[in-house]
Amino acid sequence: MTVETDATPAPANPSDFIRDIVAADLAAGRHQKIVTRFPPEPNGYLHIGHAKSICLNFGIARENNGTCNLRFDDTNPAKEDIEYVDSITTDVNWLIAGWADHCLGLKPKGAHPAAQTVNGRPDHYLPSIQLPAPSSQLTAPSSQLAATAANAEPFFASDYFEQLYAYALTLIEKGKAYVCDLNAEDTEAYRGSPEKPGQDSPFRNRSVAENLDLFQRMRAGEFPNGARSLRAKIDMTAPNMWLRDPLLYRIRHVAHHHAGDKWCIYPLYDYAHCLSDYLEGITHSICTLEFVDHRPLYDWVLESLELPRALPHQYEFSKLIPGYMIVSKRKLLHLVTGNVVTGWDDPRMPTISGLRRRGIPASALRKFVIGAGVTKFDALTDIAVMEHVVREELNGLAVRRLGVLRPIKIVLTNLAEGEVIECDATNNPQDETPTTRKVALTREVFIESDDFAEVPPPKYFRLKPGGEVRLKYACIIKLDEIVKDAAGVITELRCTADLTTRAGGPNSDKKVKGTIHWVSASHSIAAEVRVYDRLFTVPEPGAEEDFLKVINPQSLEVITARLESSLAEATLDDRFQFERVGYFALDSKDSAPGKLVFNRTISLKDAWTKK
RNA sequence: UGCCUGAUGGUGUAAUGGCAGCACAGGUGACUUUGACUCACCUAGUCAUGGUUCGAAUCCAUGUCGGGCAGCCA
Repeated sequence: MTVETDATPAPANPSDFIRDIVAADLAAGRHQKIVTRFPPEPNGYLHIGHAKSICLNFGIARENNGTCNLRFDDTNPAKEDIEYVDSITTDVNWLIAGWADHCLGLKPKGAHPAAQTVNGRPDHYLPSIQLPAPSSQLTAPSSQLAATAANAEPFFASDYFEQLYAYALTLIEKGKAYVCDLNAEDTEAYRGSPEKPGQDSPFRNRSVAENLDLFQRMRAGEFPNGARSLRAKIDMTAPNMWLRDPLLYRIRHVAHHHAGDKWCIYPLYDYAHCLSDYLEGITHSICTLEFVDHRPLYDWVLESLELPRALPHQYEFSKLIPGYMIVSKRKLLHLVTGNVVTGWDDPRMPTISGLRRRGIPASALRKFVIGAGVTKFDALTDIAVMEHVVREELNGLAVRRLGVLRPIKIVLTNLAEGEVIECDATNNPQDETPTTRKVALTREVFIESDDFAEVPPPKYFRLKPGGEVRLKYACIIKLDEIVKDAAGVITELRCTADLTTRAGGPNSDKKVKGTIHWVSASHSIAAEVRVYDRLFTVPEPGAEEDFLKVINPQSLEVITARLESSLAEATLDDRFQFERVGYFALDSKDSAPGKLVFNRTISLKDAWTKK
């Protein structure tokens, strides 16, 4: 006993260039506490790319005893919807549950940034509620946590509209912003192109008083959509396009799903995001590579306002693009509205809700996206890596069951009609102390049609004319006769069961090359099984000129399978391995007691049919 | 002819001037009442050319190739 030291060493925390920066900032005393944020726009469901961002931001928070705020970046009411707020909240909670839920930063219900004074200067601040740290015992103060959560909600950028407006007035007063009357088309023309400098707007040099008056009237609703905008006054000749007097506010006479009908001017991302980060006390604002060009603007807004507290800083990493998947909310929306799939949570979708419904455990998704690493390299991640971690997680989690997807009938001629032989079947051989259950062997059983070949290929270990196989957990059978109907279609296989080869029997040690799965015809249930395959036929559908042309027509096959009767009691939380077939879970939407629907999460690795 | 950013086996990712390592994929074998799992072994890499250095994937120079940027989207 004393010889065995650390039997299960804790897995090392991941290391990457962003974590290096965080560690250096901490070492230099730039922050007392690390605060990150996950800031989705509620205009679609979260997908696997977001899962990477969630695991990065929450991962950094949990490794540093910090917090990660869930914030809705809801500055464009025209594209957003409360349905997405709900789905995103659900998905985030599911992904971080039991891993980083203690780092989830929320705010008191209805709270807005509060006025405060820092070093004699006015300031506004909205810190997160501090959730209790996880107990080292398994007796977590769950009631306390629940009570905290009941009075809490995610952050919303739209809760900052009043403060953002005040900051805009400050920018105008500092001569750093102006109201522009150019329409969208002219604004674009004045902006120039990457190779060609832009030109100043004719409205660029309005007086502070006129800008103030116009901006206040924009808010008051005096002007129609698009008639005017508020712009930062930076440099129309800047080589960085985002510094050519970018828009800060636009006029949109539409109600907001969270802020109601209070506003008809809405801030744009570049203006709202950095200030939202500041108001929440974010230390590290982590986003994807396409925002690198925006970073100078992020810093410009913050620095122009001369704010009293430490400023957040933006860091960028490359997004996760798994092979054979699409990660573009716009294209995913297209699949949904075009009825290519049944919804955002269709088990073929790369959405978090789709992957969940497919049966993939949150732990597997986390392991995959964390394992992919964090770099600035545009990578296409091999989907085999994800398939590997899903199998790895499920191998430990899933209980083994017998299920025959495409049945072919066997008659064991030496068993009597109505005779039932109970066999012990192992629930999970991976368990330290595996448990067993009973399965019934009867005269008529089903086996997988793939497990029989009338004309077997070389090295075929399964059932063939005159050959023997073991029915797993039962006994060895020998094929005596193939029965066909008038059309030549095989109707049944007549075999002899050698009961002496049962576990505990005198010939239990007898070896045969093949062991196959089976179910009793009388002691089994019929159930719908949905066999999924990848949604696209090419590794990089997102790079295709028309991604709809590379959709896999065989991404879903619905079949009626025969399953061992214990599966009648399956619940949504169960994960199953149908032995020799794959991993399965009940469908959360369409399955009902008595009318079960199983989704195939993933097949077992198959080294045989590959050859 | 602009600005930003990147390049390590087939794929992804480490090595922060000092033995190019890990995972997946692929291959061979062992084990097996899952052709699964597990185990062993094997295959395979620093974009190019110069330079600095005792020593370069790493630093410098030049080049090549890739990605991003001209929404009143985020």
